Amino acid sequence: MDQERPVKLSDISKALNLSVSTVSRALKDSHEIGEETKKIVQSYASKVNYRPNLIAQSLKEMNTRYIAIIVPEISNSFFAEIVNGVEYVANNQGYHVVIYQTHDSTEREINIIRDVARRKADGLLLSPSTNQTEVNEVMKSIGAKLPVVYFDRVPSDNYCHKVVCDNYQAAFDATTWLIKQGKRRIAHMAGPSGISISIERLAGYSAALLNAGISVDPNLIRYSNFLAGEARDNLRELEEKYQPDAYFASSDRLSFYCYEAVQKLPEPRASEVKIVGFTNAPFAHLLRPKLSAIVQPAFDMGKIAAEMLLNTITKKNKDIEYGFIKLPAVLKNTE
Amino acid sequence: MDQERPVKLSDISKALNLSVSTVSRALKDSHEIGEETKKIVQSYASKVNYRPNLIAQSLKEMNTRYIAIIVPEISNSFFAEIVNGVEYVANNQGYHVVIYQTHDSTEREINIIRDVARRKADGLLLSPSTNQTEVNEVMKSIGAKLPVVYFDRVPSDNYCHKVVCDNYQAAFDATTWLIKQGKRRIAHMAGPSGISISIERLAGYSAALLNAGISVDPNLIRYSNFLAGEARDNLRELEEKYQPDAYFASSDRLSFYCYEAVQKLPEPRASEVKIVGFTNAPFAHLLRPKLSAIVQPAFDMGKIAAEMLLNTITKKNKDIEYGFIKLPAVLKNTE
DNA sequence: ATAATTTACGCAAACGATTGCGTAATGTTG
DNA sequence: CAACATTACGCAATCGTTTGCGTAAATTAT
Repeated sequence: MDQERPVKLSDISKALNLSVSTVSRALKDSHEIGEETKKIVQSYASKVNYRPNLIAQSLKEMNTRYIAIIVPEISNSFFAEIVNGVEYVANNQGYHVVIYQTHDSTEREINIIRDVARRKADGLLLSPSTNQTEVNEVMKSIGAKLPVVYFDRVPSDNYCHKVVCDNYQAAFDATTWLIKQGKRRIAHMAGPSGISISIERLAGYSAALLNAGISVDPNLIRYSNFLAGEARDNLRELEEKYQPDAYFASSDRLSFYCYEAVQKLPEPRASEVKIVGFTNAPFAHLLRPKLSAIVQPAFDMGKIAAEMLLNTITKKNKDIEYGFIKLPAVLKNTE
Repeated sequence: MDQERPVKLSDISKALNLSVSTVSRALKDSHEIGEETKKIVQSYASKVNYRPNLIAQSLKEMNTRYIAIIVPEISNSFFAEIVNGVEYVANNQGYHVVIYQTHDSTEREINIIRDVARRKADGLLLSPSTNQTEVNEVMKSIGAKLPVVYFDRVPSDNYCHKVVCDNYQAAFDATTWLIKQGKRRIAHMAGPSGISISIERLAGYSAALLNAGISVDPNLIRYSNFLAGEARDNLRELEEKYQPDAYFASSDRLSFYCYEAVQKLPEPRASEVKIVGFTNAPFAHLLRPKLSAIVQPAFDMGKIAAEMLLNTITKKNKDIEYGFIKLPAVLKNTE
């Protein structure tokens, strides 16, 4: 029914016998236009529901007033909270936020980054699924000056903006807590090797063990990608061969896979094996027996990352001062 | 360092002493351009990392090749799965998907819908937080032909596309199951009154009670918005005054609030009170005692909604045939 | 009264890509 | 060899806005 095409400036200008430029200026309340004319134009525009075409505006202005955030998985509460923090800051500064997810697929990630660049987002917040050299290549190849702030998983070099939590310290604290619970054979379910968070968390775990005089057993360290199969295989093998008395899980998903596996064990092991894992899931505290949680300040991470990004967007001419923010995580559900 | 502005067609045309139109056609392998010239242009373009400006392309072509999906909350697994289904279909057809969340705020929702329209998304998938008449007004006022498919929460009229699950039947089954467990004082934690899912689920709940010869007690029916406070107040009052022996929760959040409240009760009530709730959370089955779950076919809902949307986008000239798809939900974790 | 300034508007270029049309240089046909 | 078709490219308009500049009329200053 309403096949009416959107009304544009020239429609208004024709209807009112004015030039397009006058209409444009009148709508933005320019002082160059007479009060009388402004009233007429503005009231007519609102009568016919005029909405400026942002595509045309963006082309002219060379900016789009939105930023993109790319996360591995939106359903992951950690990333969802980060997005919330980003939205909080960006919306306050008049920017929209569009969300993309990669499902930890390199192909999708590259595809999305390219798209974001070609659609001229004003900036990008990125937690790369992909290994860092590949991301670097992509970022070079997009052939555009796209401001980027990395968060959570970040490149190792210092010529970029990044926001992380103190993964080393969090892993150290978590492992130390398990040791204090009397655990000795602590398995580490790690994420993909090679990305920053895996490396730092492994380091914290190892340091805590050594600090307590426990040697690091490579058999108890398992890397898993983000597919359920690999993690479950690792868990089964650990249980069959090594029977750890505790698990330290490096991500949301791994925490729950661990929990699931332990829950299925015969008693008394099921209630003796302790698990501590990185998770921001809001209902983790409902689990019995407890899942101890390393909770990251995700909302704040999002806020800070967005602030850094918007800063570099607005003062684009100024010389770039790369920021590197590290926030503390806290250990919860330790009864 | 890399302050290089993006290379455009005219840069290539100057460098190669060709016209812009020739370069444009060469890059899309037009038969009007000589093989020799095409090779030169294409290799030069890839050498200098030419990427077409999608803003300019969109302005010319009058489409953007992306669709938007607006959900209340991305961290809600139900919506996250829907998004996944949408992405699956859309990406296969060459469309990008951008995700927005409203946090159940009418203001944000309207703001986002307006933005989506002005940025000329090719289509919109919408699960409105807002009451339906308000959404209608907004949709009228955007002054554009924006194809829309509603899902989950849908308008009641028949002149729109919608995809839902069979809320009535699911609520009926869930309530009936609780009755078969011997429960009689079944409280219903409902979402905001007035939206489609609340109405249908309440109807299914009531029908099941009546069907079993149990009268519907209005005191046991509580509407909550999406803020934790309201739900918790309702739960406290229910527990103080009426001590229900079961809860039927109408959404993901409400399910977990119920669970949390029941878990805190003194034994034996804590393990006697049964809860069944709508949730697609992948870890719901880990809870002990069990949280019985009404699981919606979210991924399929997303796929179908995306297919409907892309259909109406591509065959936009054809006369519109409004679709209304209803999928079954299943009851799980009933041991 | 004349010059200088201000007011209020219109013209046209620009953002970067696409495409209908025109045309010179070739190639084909009778 | 003349008439015609084809090939291979360039010109310029277009998508919807914005904005620098130009200018007539109205106002102010000298």
